[in-house]
Amino acid sequence: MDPMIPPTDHSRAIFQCPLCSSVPEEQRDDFLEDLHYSVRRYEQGDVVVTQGSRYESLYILVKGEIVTEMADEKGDFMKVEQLRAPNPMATGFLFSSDNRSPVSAICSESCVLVVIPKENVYFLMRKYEEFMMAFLAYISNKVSFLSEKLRLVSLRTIRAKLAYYLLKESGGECHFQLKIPKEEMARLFSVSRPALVKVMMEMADEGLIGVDRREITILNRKALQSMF
Amino acid sequence: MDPMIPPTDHSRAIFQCPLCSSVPEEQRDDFLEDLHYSVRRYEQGDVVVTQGSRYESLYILVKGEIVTEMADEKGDFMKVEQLRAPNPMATGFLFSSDNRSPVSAICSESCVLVVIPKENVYFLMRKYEEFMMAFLAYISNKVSFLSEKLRLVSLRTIRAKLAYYLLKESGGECHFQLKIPKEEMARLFSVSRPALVKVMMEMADEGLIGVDRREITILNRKALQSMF
DNA sequence: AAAATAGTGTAATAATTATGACGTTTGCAT
DNA sequence: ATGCAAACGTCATAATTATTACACTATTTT
Repeated sequence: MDPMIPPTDHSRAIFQCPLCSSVPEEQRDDFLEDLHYSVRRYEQGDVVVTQGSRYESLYILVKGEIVTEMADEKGDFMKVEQLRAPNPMATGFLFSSDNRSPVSAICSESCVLVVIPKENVYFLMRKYEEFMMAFLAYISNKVSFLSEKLRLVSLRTIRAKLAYYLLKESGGECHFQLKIPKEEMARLFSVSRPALVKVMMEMADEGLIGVDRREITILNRKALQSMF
Repeated sequence: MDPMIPPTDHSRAIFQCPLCSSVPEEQRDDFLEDLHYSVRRYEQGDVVVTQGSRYESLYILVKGEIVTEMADEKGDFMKVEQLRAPNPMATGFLFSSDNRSPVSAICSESCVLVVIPKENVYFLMRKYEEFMMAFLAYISNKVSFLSEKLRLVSLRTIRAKLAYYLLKESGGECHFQLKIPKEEMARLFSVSRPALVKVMMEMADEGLIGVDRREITILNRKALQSMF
């Protein structure tokens, strides 16, 4: 449908993604010469990666949006994650020992992906230090993020989760705004919204926090800290 | 106390750790020459890394055992992880944007650590491809592990967690052994042991599974699959 | 201005889970 | 064989949370 797009269009586009944006301007021409890649186009609903298949390449989403879903075998899907261009896909799994994808990736609109073979990624990392460092930082950040979230979800009671979350969101301030609605908070905690609100109001009654919709005031930091 | 230990003793020891074991025999001498490191000894109870401080080096535990703990500010500690030699420490955080340690690391016996500055790690990774690949695999595996665990913990009911876990552990077989005691399973799920056992026995009563201590038989795979 | 909508707080009831205790079995060390 | 410790299965009770409603506000749409 678009037979004559010059390749540079999309190869240049990869420098907008967090992984490659680190490559200095003056090295980018060399980088592109060393880069082995193919460009793939998908339409809405197309499946980019199937659950259980192996990743042998780095996928960089340069245009469009992709959602990753986990199928339970009775035909229902659970949405896992949403990904907008420009961003790399599933970097966490490319290099893991069992590099089968635990999710399916499906385009929610028309997408363009740049696909780079694993071997070429190794090569690029060794030659371009900034690329390697960005890659490491990217994966490491994912580890941090997951660890954080895991700690939150692992806390046993809603009280503990809430105390932990509020202290974290407060950033040391005693007054701040919640960034997400209660509904979403409840999902983040893996609990029901009414239960979450109830606990929140209990804590307000006890004088630990002040609550007015999204406005939160930390009234007793120590007590919150002793809660998890 | 041990003033004359030849340096090779501990630098050689690092090749036992999963990160460095990948370096081929014939490159190890070169590798050691390129390696900049210091050796640190700690006694039981010594704090190797303090919560909140920054990681600027790779720590490889070559002897002893370390536990990582999270302090809540009322003085209680929560054990996060246990680490035995030979193993690298907290590789996930070394390269992350905010590389402050979320935990404290404390020796539970006398320990020896090899400490390698971040810059030197970058250098080694670029020069020794196998080292880089091992490092990437190591972090990636951590991502996989955390993702898995997060999915497990995020399931709302014990039934769902148990169904998910059993199907995963079964590896497709209909008869298998649990690798860990129920106590540990309960901790993994973030639930109490009696509650876990109760649900397990309910599922047995319903004819979904067979349970005899650690011996598990999957009797109705479909029903389990429809549970999460 | 009226109506839809998203976000919020509340309550009663049912279901799930934690707690703390108890007796039993198993494997291991003596 | 004996004793011990770990792991197991069970139970009653208390606490926590889910579910399913309903009412209220602010914002946006019509």
